[in-house]
Amino acid sequence: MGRGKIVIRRIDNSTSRQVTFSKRRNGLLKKAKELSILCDAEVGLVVFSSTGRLYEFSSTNMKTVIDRYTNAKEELLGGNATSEIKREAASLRQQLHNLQESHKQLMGEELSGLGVRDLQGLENRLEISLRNIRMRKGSLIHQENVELSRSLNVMSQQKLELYNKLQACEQRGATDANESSSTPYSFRIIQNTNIPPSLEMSQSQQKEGECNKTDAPELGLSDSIATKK
Amino acid sequence: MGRGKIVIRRIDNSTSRQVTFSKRRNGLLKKAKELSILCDAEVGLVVFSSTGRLYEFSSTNMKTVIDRYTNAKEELLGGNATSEIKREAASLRQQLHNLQESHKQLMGEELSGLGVRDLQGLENRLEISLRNIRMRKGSLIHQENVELSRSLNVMSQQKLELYNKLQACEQRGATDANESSSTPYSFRIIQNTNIPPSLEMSQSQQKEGECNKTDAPELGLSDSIATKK
DNA sequence: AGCTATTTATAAAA
DNA sequence: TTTTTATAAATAGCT
Repeated sequence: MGRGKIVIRRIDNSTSRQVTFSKRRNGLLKKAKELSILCDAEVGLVVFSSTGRLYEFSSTNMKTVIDRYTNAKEELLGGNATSEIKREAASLRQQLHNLQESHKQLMGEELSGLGVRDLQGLENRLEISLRNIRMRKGSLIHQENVELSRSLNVMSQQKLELYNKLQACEQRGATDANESSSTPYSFRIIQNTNIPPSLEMSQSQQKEGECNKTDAPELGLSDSIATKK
Repeated sequence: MGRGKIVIRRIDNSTSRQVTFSKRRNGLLKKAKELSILCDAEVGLVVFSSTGRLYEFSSTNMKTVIDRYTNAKEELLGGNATSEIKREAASLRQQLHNLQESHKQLMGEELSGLGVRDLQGLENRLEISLRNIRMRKGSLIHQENVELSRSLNVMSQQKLELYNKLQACEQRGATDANESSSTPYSFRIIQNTNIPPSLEMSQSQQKEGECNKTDAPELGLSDSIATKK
């Protein structure tokens, strides 16, 4: 229907393809609309141009049309993407439910419905679990103790050095200073602490400081003792 | 394009509406196809007749077209039914994952990453759980014992009656029967069984039978002893 | 379903 | 793009 007859094949000339697309697209949309009105039909039309632009017509609502289409189809073709994910969701719900049930039993709730054998099994599993947890806790606490002991050890060293320097300092300026030597701090506490023998003394190399220049020990827990200075 | 001009409104005459639908539907499908070929466009067309019949054309694959359409749309319109259920699935997956983690911890696995306090909490919860389970198990076992004792008690009564009847029977027909009285069955066993004092003796009323008519006791466990008769 | 007079759609050109 | 215009296609009203 034009100045000349054409064959239906891809139009090579990009410009005339574009023009034809514009004209025929409008025609198609118009005819889709006319069909839906004249014949009381539900029509959905989607067109993507070669450049990716979207044009659409739907007599009612595109979502409605698509839903009706997929419903009509999945009776014939079975699962599409939506029903696939619905199945997955159902499966997940089921798994979650089962796990929740099991979880409640492990927590000692909802025990009705279990026989003596089930309960015994549950008890055994919990006992094993408790053993593991206590073992883990024990090793954690031990490790913590090791760290603490190490810290104390380092501190003890630092204090000893400070004490020695202080004495040296006092002897040098002999006459005026004679009160600070009277308090040996909490030196005894550190001596009494039982330090595990397996400690490697990874001592941070400490630079020699002057007697009046006192670096704060860099360990976190040392605050409560060190800041008394 | 016909013998006369028409206005675009629903055709009242059902027959001509049907005819027009048939003609225009074919025209629309043809034009959709032509557009897709001529202009290298992706086209999806869905038509439901007023009677519910489905006609469709898609240049590639309807699912592809619909997916492309929904993708292009959900950037503008946000959630549709599919993305809704996808969100739900994601949430379910998350819940399931969390519960699995918690479950593993309750089972005493995967304890790394937990501090001493966490472990202590876990231990406490498991101890409570174990207490509940043991309580439940204990009451179940006790209940079972009560049932068993009751059964034994009933049986003991039945045997006593049978024994008495047997003796009466033997005394009546005194001369010829003198062997069956020599074996008092396992009477002693029942006498030794310690029966809980809290038992209500809900005795099933037993009709008097003849000495040669021996009803099988109706309790399940009595088979092994009673059938020895 | 066909037929065909007419209306529409649109190819080519501007 | 849109308009123009000649012409191909589609189709309304009949059979």
